[in-house]
Amino acid sequence: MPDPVAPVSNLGFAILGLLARRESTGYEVAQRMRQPIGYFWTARHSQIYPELNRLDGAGLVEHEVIDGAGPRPTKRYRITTAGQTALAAWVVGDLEPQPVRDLEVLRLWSIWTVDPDAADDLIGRLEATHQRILDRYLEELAQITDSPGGRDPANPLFASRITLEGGIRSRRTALEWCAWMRTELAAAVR
Amino acid sequence: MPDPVAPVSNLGFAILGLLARRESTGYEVAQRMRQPIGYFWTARHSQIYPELNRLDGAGLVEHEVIDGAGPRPTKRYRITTAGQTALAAWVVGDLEPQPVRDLEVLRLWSIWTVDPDAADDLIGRLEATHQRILDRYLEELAQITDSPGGRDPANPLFASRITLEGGIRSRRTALEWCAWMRTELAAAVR
DNA sequence: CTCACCATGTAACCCGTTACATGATTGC
DNA sequence: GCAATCATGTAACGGGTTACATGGTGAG
Repeated sequence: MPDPVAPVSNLGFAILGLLARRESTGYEVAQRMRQPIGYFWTARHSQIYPELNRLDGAGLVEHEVIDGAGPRPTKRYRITTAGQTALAAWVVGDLEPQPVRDLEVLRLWSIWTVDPDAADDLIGRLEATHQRILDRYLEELAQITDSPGGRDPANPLFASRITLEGGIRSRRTALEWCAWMRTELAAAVR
Repeated sequence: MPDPVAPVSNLGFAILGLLARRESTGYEVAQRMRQPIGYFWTARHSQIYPELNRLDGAGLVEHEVIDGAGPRPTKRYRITTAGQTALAAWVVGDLEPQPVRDLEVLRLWSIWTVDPDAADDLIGRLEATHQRILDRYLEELAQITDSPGGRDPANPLFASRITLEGGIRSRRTALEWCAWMRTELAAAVR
């Protein structure tokens, strides 16, 4: 029987969430995780393959060997009932507040050491990257809102929709904040 | 002479930013970094002491041994001119977009696997933690806005003020998003 | 007497990125 | 022929957390 005290990492729950939506080969899991799933999580294949093996050993996923192109056997993974239970328990489990770590803000915290022109330029570049990401989110949301499942809380599209909405709101807020910072800089230069 | 190609880590720039504001012992740096500096970066002493030694070796900080209570010599660190130059160059340097990684959103992405009551409860707990952090930010901002340096872009308080403002805006947005998610859940249950 | 604080350091471990490794098939 | 895609894995390394280690001073 599988190890009952096997601790599952956050990456493990990310993968379980992915397989709960639809079964996949390890390769497909890696493809789906290259672009942020839930718009807030990424991983590479070098992390995913070992984690899939751990989840398999813990009985949270199971696999079936299928025909494939690789030199090693191709495996199709599926979440087990135990995996679904563990995932649901984690979702509603205790939240300890995670330490925030944001490189952009760390830079801004030392922005007083550069002259206002360079500061304004930096904030302009920040704005541009936020805008690009916002545009991408808006496109993705447009595709989801068309389908009816997005209104049903038991449908994965519902969760995709609300996390995407969170991303959109936070990027919009970041853009407003950038504009505000520029006026603060300009007000002082005068 | 110091190694000219020594790469400085993000932690290194966080420490330089701290020492650019005021000189400190390693212990004091660790104290100041326990609560997020710039409201978006933390570190422990076990990371800080080795990094201070690296910065010292690279000539970006210098130290003076002073009287102190520890079993080893107590050192007071100060940023050097080279350190100030390196810090300012990093602030305005290229930004590669950092991959987002948010545990809260990763959970929400799998919220469709639990029943709406548990989902509502989870979001309620999210709201509470955001609210607590927002309250703390607002208190800190109240202390800064009183002092006049906050209006001068060359004053460290200016940078503290704008990063704090960013934190406040993002927490307020998160709270609005939580409230919105609850209405979306309620709309579907009906 | 014990606890908290000052003060600096090291070691083990986890998580993530980059790079190395293998090998078949399909399109240019 | 060469690159891209499918397909799975390992190894080296960097950053971060937790825990171990040392020892003096002052407060309760």
